[in-house]
Amino acid sequence: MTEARIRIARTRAADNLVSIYERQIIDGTLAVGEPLPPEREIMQSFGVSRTVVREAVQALSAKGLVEARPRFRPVVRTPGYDAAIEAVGSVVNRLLTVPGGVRNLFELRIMMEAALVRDAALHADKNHVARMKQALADNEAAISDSQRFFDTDIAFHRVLYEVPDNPVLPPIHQAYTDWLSSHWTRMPRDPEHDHVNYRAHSRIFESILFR
Amino acid sequence: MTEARIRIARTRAADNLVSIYERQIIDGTLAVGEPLPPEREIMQSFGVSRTVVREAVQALSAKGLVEARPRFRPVVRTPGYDAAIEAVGSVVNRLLTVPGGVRNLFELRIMMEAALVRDAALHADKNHVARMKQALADNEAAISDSQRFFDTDIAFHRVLYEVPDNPVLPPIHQAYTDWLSSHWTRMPRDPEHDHVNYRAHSRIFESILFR
DNA sequence: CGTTTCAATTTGGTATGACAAAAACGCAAA
DNA sequence: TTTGCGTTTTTGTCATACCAAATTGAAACG
Repeated sequence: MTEARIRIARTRAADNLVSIYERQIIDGTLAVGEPLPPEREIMQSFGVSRTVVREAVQALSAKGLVEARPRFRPVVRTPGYDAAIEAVGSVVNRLLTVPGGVRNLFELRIMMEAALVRDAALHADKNHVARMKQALADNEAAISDSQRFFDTDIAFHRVLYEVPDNPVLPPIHQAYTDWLSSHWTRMPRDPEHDHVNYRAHSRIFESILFR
Repeated sequence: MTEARIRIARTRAADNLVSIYERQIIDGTLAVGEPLPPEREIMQSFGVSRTVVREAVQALSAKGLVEARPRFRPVVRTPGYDAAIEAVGSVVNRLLTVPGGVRNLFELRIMMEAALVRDAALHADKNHVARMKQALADNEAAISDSQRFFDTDIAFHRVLYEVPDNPVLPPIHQAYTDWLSSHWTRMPRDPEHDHVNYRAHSRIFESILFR
């Protein structure tokens, strides 16, 4: 970010292929779910070596535009915000291992969800309120069932992220749960704790309903 | 994401190299800023072909562990939150081109900054207030100087992201400005507009100061 | 003695060809 | 139609070679 503008990236052959296939995927020439052409076919149609083709495919994979399982043909994938989240997965997971890493991300989440609650209090419509009510009921019914409580807990929060009708938010919620869930396991997991959480959810719902 | 090891990814040779160098970078065997060994050296010390070495280096680069400029040796890099932001850059930039993409991200930013203002109102200390005051003064002085107003505008907002003392936030601010700046140019750029923005900043500062 | 210049050497980027193993495919049998 | 098997593709990896750019080190210069 800081230096960055100095990079006079001289022609990297693979980048051409990457940008070409980027365009083809975006404008739909390559349908989602379809595999890319075989490597040898690509190298003939573009007049490059297989080395370059493989490099380009790997780059597309890293960008989340195609999904490349080990021995299979790369498959074109929907470029959504979830793909972006996945692209940072490895970096974030590493950062979560450093001291305070989990806390930092958790605090960010708390701050954001507080903002979401305020937004919901102002803009939530009947439909959202109904779904939140349902999610809350499910959550209450799941108290003392550890796994179900966990799931309904997530579901309740998800509704919060859907209220502003901004397609960026649900993937963020997904990312939070993915990244933090493996670190939640060391939290107390008893019915008492479930009760506390449920009451917190309940208060959130009420404050949205009456404000 | 730890995307389900259900797929028994049959040994991909490059993955070994990647994990080995990952460890070496994390535990400091490879110091930050130092270049990786030459490709031919790596292939000899691990007994693999150069193809595999290059693939591994590209993977490390995609993970943000090394920075690989075209004709230069890959340089070991500190894996920070900014690396994560950079990893998603291309995907996000593509998403910003779809209808409403810029608006979605902009709304997210507004929501988050509103939350930051509330947080600052509660927790900002003398130091933060002083820096914010300074940034505000700079901003005022830059009115009608298009470029400088733009810069001081960003600087003012940056202080907001630094108040909670959460290392995740500044990179997010950086990401917002990187991603959205190219789309701001079509906004009105006259002194009148600067005045409006400055007054908004001023009100933000006051609400933090007196609440 | 420090600086600049320039040629030789390294090193990364790409091309080519080859081969084993796994996947995709087609065809025959149940 | 489904199942099973053999053939053909296709990917993963290796080895080698060549070019151009970067690095290095020595020579020339002030």
